[in-house]
Amino acid sequence: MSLRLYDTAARAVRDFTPLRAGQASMYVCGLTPQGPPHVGHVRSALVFDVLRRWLTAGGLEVTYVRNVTDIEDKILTRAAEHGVPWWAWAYRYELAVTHAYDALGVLPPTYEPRATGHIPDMVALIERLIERGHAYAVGGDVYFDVRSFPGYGELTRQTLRDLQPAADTETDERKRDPRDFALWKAAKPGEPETAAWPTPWGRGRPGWHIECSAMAERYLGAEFDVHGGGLDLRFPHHENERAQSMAAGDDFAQYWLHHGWVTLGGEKMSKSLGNTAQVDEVVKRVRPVELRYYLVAPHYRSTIEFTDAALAEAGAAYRRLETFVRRAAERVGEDAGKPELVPEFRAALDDDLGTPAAVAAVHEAVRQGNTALADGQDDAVAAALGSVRAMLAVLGLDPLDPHWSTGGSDDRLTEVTGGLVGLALEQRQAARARRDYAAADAIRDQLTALGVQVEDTPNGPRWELSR
RNA sequence: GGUGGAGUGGCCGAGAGGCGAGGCAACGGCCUGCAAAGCCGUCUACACGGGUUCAAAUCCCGUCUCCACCUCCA
Repeated sequence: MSLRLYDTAARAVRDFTPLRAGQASMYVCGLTPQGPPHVGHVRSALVFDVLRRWLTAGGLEVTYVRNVTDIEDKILTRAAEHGVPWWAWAYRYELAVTHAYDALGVLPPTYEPRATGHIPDMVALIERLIERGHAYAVGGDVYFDVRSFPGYGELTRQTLRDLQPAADTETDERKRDPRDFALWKAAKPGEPETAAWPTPWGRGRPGWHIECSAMAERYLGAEFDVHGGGLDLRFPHHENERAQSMAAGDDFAQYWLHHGWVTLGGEKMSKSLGNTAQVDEVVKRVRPVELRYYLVAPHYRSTIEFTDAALAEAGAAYRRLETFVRRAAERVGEDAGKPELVPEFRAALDDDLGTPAAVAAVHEAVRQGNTALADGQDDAVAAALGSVRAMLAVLGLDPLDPHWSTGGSDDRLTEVTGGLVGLALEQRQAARARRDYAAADAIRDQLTALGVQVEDTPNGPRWELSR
């Protein structure tokens, strides 16, 4: 496989060569669960889900770690506002996020560690940084000394001189340099007892970036292949993570991947702007698989403007693929054909995960399949079906994947319904046979009104529930 | 102030010196009793002004507009 990925640190597309042959390791910054997830949040998970699937399809054994930062200022603030324990607040939304991911077919990572479960790892890492002269404790806080690490700013091409000072604490006068950031924050009066842990510097809680450095090292080691997240995480989060880990002696990430925004009204979707589209709301209007297509089809580094029209178009485009798969499967069987990825599809994904061209390749295969279907060439239908399903599976969009089945329906009820529709269609065929088209159309109209879509194919009528 | 990204046909959305991505919509045709689905075709675009080149959406210079990060952020 000749995968190439755009590396933020190099500002260029680079050949992807894993550190360990046959394996790949990924660390992705997951969410800080402080509210219900919106469409932008799930794009992140989706982007890396596709990368993970593609690495796996390429024969690599992927270890994929995506964290949950379940202790953080905003969680404490919002939980307090609502009179709920912070840990209950974080967990509530962690569950909501997991539910949203699952609805969109995001495969679970290899492991999903929580920050609160890794306090000793963070403390150990901070001690290492102090020993090496890259961090200092002041009155219960511990800061990273940015001037002690020459590589600071390399990831995002920032020069210390031009940076505005970090404002992660109000105690700037304690810092050696205003750009120094907190590794550990001393417990303050009024903060919940449950939000503080004992350390050599006193009770307190972690700064924002240390958890990722600690958890990445614990599960992936001192060096790993890919580190991913949203564009906004480049600075300060990833810059700081990198500084901490490298100053502590780790090689850390080999490739830094950052994905673009979902915008609404031209601006980044965000809670503070109030321009969010919550996943649970959107999924009431379109099927989750259609939302997935919408988010996966554009290139991961592009901005996507979220509009109802664009979402509807994505749904229509997906239904074209889906219709072929269903019709072909009815004709030649679900598992007919070989799961072959067409070369254009491979080349597209190898080129920095070029899903747009990959999706175009799927559409082309569907076009050929539809022609075969119309011509009654079952071998060609089977070949197209196998290929299309395999490609869609890489994108997590195979319509026949059990994940997307509506579920919860009564099998017996389904059976009876199928029989009844079949009965109606027999009546219609009989009417058509005697050229009584008024009667035939009346039956079709009644079925349509009930939500049953009827279409005549060279192999007789077929039906499905309208969407 | 520093750093980075974007402006593409009716719409979404790729591409990044020369062979018209793909989809949606519309229109025409084929198929159909009529539809539906499908197939074929039509609609030749790259913010603006200069420049380089045989050739520029793609490279260079300038201008405008928008977005993002430097504060929590996917």
